[in-house]
Amino acid sequence: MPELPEVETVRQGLAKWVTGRTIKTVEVHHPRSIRRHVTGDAHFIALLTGRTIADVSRRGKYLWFPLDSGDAIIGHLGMSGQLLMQPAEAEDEKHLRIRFTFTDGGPELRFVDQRTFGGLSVSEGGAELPDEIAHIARDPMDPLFDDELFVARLRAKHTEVKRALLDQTLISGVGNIYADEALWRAQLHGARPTDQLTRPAVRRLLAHVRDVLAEAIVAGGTSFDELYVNVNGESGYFDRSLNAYGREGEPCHRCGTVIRREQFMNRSSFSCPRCQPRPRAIRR
DNA sequence: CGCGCCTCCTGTGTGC
DNA sequence: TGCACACAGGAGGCGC
Repeated sequence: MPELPEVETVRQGLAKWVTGRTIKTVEVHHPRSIRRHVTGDAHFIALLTGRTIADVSRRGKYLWFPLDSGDAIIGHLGMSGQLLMQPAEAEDEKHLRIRFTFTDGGPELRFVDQRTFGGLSVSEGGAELPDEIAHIARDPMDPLFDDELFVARLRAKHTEVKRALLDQTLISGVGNIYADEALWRAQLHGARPTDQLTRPAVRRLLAHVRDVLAEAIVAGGTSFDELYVNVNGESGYFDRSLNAYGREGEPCHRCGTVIRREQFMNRSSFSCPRCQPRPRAIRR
């Protein structure tokens, strides 16, 4: 499940492979994969054919490819998306959704996505920062991320702290896995009310978010199965370093208590019952 | 307008 | 062996 570290790994790999190359052809094999491009596949193809990719950028879990036209290709991997570089003669993947070939005849760029939660679209005039993702907050690895603004905005919310970490308009790039990992490190239960956390507690939590993301980037992202592989086709291995996520029934690496699993926001959350006690009844 | 629930999708695993 | 169903979850949309 690609979160910021996995997407950053993909970005770095793609930047080396596609920067400066000119698109020769575009094939859309599944309409759902360009559903965010509301003007349809013919327009999608027309905007991209003959264009040169200038760079590969990222904000949170979104990627975009600025083009020489001033437009940009926006990409989101969703749950199972991959952007793969493949030689033209490589057999089509079962879930190949979009193919780009280049005028230099070199490797193709393929968007492969089993569950089609991800997708590509073209943002007209969006080379600098596409309007379509302007609502996404900066991510904590961004040098312009404003720590104190984040602290203030999180404390002003009337919600639970894990929901806040997953709110991409507050802080981007954090998904279910790294939210659980950061909360474990900060010794906070995800249901703690944001408006009852102290400023220092939120700053500590942010530091843990940053640490866990940075460590995962170094490791090349997390992967639990064959669904996610980076642009070079290799799985990440940060999953060996997880302390909470997916560890139900296993001992906490800090205190030995058995890690629990709870349903939260219709998905699984993992935490240590001793290090991360549930909040008491909500006070007002 | 803030908050939180629902839905999209498909392959895998599990229980009967 | 086969069928039904739970599960994985990012993010937009919508209802309250």
